[in-house]
Amino acid sequence: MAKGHVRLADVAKAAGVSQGTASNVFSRPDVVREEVRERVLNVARELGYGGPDIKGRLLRAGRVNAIGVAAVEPLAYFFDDPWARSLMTAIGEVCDASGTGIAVVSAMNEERLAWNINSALVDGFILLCVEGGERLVELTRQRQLPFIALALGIEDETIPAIGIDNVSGGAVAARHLLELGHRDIAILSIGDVDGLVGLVAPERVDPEMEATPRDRMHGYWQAMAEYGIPREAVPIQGTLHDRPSTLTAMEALFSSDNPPTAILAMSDKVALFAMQWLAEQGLKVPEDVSIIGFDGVPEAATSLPRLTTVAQPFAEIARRAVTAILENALPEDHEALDLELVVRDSTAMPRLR
Amino acid sequence: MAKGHVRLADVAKAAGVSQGTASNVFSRPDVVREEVRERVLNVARELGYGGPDIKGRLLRAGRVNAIGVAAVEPLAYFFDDPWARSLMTAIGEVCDASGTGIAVVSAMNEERLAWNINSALVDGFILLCVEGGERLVELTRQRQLPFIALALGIEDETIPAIGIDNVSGGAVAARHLLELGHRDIAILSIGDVDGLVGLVAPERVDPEMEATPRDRMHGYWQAMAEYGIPREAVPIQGTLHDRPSTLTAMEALFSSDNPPTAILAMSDKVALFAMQWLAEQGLKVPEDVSIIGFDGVPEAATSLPRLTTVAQPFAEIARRAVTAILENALPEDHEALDLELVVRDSTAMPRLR
DNA sequence: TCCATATTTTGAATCGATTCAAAATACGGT
DNA sequence: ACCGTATTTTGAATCGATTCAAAATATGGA
Repeated sequence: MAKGHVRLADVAKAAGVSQGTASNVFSRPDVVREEVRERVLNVARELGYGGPDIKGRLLRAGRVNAIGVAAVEPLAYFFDDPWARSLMTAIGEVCDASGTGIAVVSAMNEERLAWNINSALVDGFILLCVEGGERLVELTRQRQLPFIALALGIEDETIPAIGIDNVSGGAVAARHLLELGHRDIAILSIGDVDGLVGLVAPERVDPEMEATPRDRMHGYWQAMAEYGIPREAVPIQGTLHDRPSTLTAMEALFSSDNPPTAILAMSDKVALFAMQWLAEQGLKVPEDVSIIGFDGVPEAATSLPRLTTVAQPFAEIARRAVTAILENALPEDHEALDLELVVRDSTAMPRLR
Repeated sequence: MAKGHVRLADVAKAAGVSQGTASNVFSRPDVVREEVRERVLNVARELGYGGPDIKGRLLRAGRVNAIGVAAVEPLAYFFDDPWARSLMTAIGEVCDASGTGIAVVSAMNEERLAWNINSALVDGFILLCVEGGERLVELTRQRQLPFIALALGIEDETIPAIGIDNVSGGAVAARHLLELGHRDIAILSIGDVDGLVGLVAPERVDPEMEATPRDRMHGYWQAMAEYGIPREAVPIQGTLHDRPSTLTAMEALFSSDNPPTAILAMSDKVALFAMQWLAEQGLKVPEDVSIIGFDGVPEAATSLPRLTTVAQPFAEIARRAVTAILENALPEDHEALDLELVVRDSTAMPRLR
């Protein structure tokens, strides 16, 4: 069998029509006379022509009908990380509806990432800026395609972004615990800076923490202040947003003289790890310890007990991001979307001592 | 600001060099004299040229450096379903290593799917044939690109595919339970055929079931036979591979006079749902009921208790699939890869009655 | 200085389609 | 039979780069 090297031009010649007509047979069949259409189609079949090559069409159209989702993470991140998956699922739903494709682009190292971003065949990018966001934005800018940043960790109004109101989200979470009567509350923070592991002093938060955890922290503190609790009274344990550092943090928290009755976790992922640790220690949630997460990933709804959390409006974020890209209508300002408290089974009144 | 409509040709003209030289400046900088290179680069910067447009390059090169992963499912499936995610993670790892991109292509309805497959900018496809596999293969064939089918439900040697040895995998699972001493074993089957929900008679398995569950079933039976247990003695409850039908199946199983002491689940997903149901009923795993899954998804390693399962060699499957596509070296035969029994905490000896 | 060789640069062809103004053909009415 | 309008078809230009043989230029040795 010969190589599949039949071009539209070949078909046109063999069928004795012009290339223009042959093109119409495939892309605008209604415009060509039935008899001719049939003939061309037959010739195409005989020649083994598989329809117009997408690459040629694309070059002409200049549009790919796909959006790229990029992160400074390995590709597996998109299918592994609960937050990323929640977002991808939501993005998938919007794209399904509009017939848009999704390309995931990623890389651990800079060089690869630059190349991947430059060679991705997409009409625009959604950037997951959890880590190395600044660099990611810079790289994407060069590509000169519409892009929109999610979870942007820096404050730069020139970057089109969709954000969430982490401050009031944090406040809502903390207020929930406080209303239940908790006063001994500990915080599990998240970040990728080595220095912020272990016990973190409050004065280090502003200078050292990235925007997302910092804002959540301020939300927590704000609610605490409403109840007259000074920030120094609330221990902060820094995690690297992974299992080992979370377990270490939990150990530190519960080996103290005055272990907390409730935990504010800055992500569901960390909260879920913490719950596993508690279960292993024989501590019951929520009877012994209450815990509230952040993000609202689906795992939080099926854990045992089901995790109370502050949910991001993933669907709305995805909808805005995708339409912004597809219609090239990037938001001018950084509007922050609201989060929603989802009360489930991991929080309750503290046990009487 | 003018639209970013600067072409390589514009830069070339403005810099006073030929288009060929301008092209070399970007794609083979070593071949052009430094002085000239600088000049061209400067002009490019002034004009706001963002480097060679990938679409033009692609048209010439004929290669996209990306593979498509397709399924007859909504896009969200890739980020939701445990099995799909395990595979995607593994595929991601292989692609990361080779600098290949991934495009996920999917659609619920035929028409959309056909269009999506035809317009995906990829060098080849990996097909997740869990559902509607036959149609998916047919559609992909027309695209005339290399493709390889995974989890193919039909026996057709002309379709390049990578399979796993479901029969011996099933036998390994069943043998594990039998060796522990279980004799009252029930099967939770999977499928997307409405008719195979609820209690399924053994004689309906061969004519009605798809290849994957059918093979697993035969594996189960084979091991049963070794222990002198006739297939009629093993109740089969059909599920639709989702939560509701699994819960229904469990209810049916445990409302009988002689509830099973162990369960063979045809997927980890179903096994995990079943475990949730058992927990809700106050039945302890593995003390009251043992359960073994199938697939080896990561969730199975972090559930409580951790799920014993028969694991697919995801990494090996991904490696073979990706290299087959990239090197256009599609396998000639349907070699079936071996599965591995992973004993964890969800299986134990049956309680003495 | 001249020639042979090495290094750069050029220009046109190519990749595979789509598009659109203009030309050709068909159709209907008188 | 003829004309005006409607429908089809044509052919060349275009999308934005890469490629490569040939031409131009530089370098070095005698």
